[in-house]
Amino acid sequence: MGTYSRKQREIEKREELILEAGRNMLLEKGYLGLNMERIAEEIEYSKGTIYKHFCCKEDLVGRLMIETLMKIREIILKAVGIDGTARERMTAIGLVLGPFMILNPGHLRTYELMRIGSLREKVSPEKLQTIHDLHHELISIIEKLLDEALENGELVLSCPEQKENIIAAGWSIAIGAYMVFSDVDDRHVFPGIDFKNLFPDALQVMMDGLAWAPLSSERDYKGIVEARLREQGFL
Amino acid sequence: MGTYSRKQREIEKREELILEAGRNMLLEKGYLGLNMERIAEEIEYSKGTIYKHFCCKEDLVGRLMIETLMKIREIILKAVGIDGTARERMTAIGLVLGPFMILNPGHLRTYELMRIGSLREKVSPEKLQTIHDLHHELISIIEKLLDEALENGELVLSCPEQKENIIAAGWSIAIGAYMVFSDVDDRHVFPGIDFKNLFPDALQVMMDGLAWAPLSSERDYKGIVEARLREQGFL
DNA sequence: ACATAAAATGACGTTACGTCATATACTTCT
DNA sequence: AGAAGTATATGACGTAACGTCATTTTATGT
Repeated sequence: MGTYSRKQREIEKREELILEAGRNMLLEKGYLGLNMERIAEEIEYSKGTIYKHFCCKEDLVGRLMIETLMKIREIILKAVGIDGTARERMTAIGLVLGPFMILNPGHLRTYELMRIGSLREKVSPEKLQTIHDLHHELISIIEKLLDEALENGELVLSCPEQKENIIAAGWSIAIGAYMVFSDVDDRHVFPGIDFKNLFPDALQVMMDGLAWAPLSSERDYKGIVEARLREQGFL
Repeated sequence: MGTYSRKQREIEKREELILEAGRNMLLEKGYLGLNMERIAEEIEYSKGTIYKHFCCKEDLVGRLMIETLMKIREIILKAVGIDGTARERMTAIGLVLGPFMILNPGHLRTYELMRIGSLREKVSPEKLQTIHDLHHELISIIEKLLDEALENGELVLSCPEQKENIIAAGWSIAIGAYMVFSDVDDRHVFPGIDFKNLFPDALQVMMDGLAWAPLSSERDYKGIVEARLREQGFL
């Protein structure tokens, strides 16, 4: 029993080694430069051993995507957990995601890559399920926040079906902002932009457009929430 | 001279054959299923001949991306060309892009794929330049529309630098909406959504959020512009 | 008709994936 | 402790696809 769990721990540790090597290689050399043989050399195990952990190259990246999603869930839950109105907490989500994406280009790359259908198809079914569940969970966090805003009248919708549209729109903005952020060409096309604020600012505009009260003209959301996040040690 | 141009035309026609085969293969089997040998078989030429046209697999996809961008430019220019206020014409862009993306899943896939840095790196320098120029051109179309709105007072900015931010935000929404649209998982997460309207609707919300007058509450932009597009034969 | 230039071909070298028979290490039982 | 049995690790191998280039084929000009 003692020895068994020692072995078990060794295997888990090795998986972490593989993931770390894969993460770095993916960040440095991109998808085409990610090489299973080289990972094996780097961690000083054999190729066969890596395939005991991951069924294929894409499965490894799939696992990295799961880590990304779990990390995002973690920081979003923190942001949503601060004191404040629903709109303030939505603002907090924008404000924590910006620095996260900038400080973790690897996560961004992984996520971007795994959106490609033909790559994701090769990920093992269990991992695909996990990815799906995590996506669902993230969406439901946002949904709860919207429900809260609807209940206390911060936000009023013309029809109930609009809710799903709003969530999808917000999701699109987040995806789009970080896709644009991670694209060399796009960064060239917008030379003067502070990408850290792209998503948070677009989010404010969207909430104003929905007449989510009070409007940003009446309340300095970014200033207030940033201060609060700092105060509560989240930034 | 006459015979030379006949040959020349034959070569161009072959390039179109390669692109068509590539397009179909990419749509059906994804990036991993795109196979240079099989393209050769399909068009009944040899592999070497294909490599006279494209330096590598990614270069071929790069060319497809250029087609996508040119097509998008074409329909955006048409939309911008209708009669109406700046906001109405911005609305038109949203309304023509929706059906375009739905009717052309191949374009969507190609674009999505070519956002991956490690793939785009392999595209030939001239094609990369073309892609860059086309991106710039698309952005400048939007910029002109914004300038117009600013000149005639439809839209008022707190500071001039905000303009670039607005364009980047709009661009992000477009990218994001179509990324979400093309993702199997995302479509599962939002079961009840009409993806055709995701971008147009988000765009309206954004313009309302910027107080781009008159607001959508005062004017049925989608209805008006859709009618006008139909009237002028663009839909 | 012949010489010369241009274009097409597919066999070949190379790389990297993923597998599996074999070798090694670890566990258990006597 | 040592043997038998089980679990784990290895890297040589089969395969697939990329991209090249010497050779062959086709076209052009005199």
